[in-house]
Amino acid sequence: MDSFRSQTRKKRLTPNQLMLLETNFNFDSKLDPGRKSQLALQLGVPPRQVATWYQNRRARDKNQSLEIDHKILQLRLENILSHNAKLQEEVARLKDKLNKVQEMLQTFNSSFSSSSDEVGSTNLIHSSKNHLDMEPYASFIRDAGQFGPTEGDDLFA
DNA sequence: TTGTGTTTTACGACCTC
DNA sequence: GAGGTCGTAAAACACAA
Repeated sequence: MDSFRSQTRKKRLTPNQLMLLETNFNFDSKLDPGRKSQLALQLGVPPRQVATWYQNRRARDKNQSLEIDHKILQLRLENILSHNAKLQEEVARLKDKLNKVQEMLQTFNSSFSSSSDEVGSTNLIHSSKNHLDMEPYASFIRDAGQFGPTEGDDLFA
C-alpha cells in the first residue's frame, strides 16, 4: 500500500537512549524546539524521531492514567451498588414492619369499636384509647432510630 | 519454526493557540 | 504555521505450542 512507509525502517532505540529520553520526559513531558535538537544531537537520531518518541510517550502516559481512573471509578461503582442493595433490604424490612403495625391498629380499632357501645363514660374511654394508640407508633419510632447514618454515606467523596 | 498477541515506532488527519 | 492529540499501519519483539 504505502511504499514510502515500507522503505522507512523502524529502528528501536537502545536502552541508553531510552533512559535519556525517559529522564527528560519525567522532567517535562512537552518538548520545546531547543531541547528537541539538543536531545537529537545527544542521541544521534533525527529531531523528528525525538518528537515522535515524545508523542508516543505522552499517549502511553495518558492511557495509563485513564486505566487508573477507570479502576477507581469501578471500585466506587461497586461500593455504591452494595450500599444500594443494603438500603433496599432496609426499605423492605421497614415496609414489612409498617404493615404489621397497621394490621395491629386495625384489629385493635375494630375490637374496640365493637365493645365501646356498652360503656357510658366516653371521656375516660377516649383518653385511654389515645394512650393505647400511641404504643405501636412509639415502638416503631424507637426501632427506626437504630438506623442512623451508615458507613456508605461518603461514597461519592 | 511459526502463529499469535503485545509493544514500539512512524505518520497522516485534524485541532488549537 | 508549529506543535499538539488521535487513530492506525507496520516493524520489532516475546512466547507458547
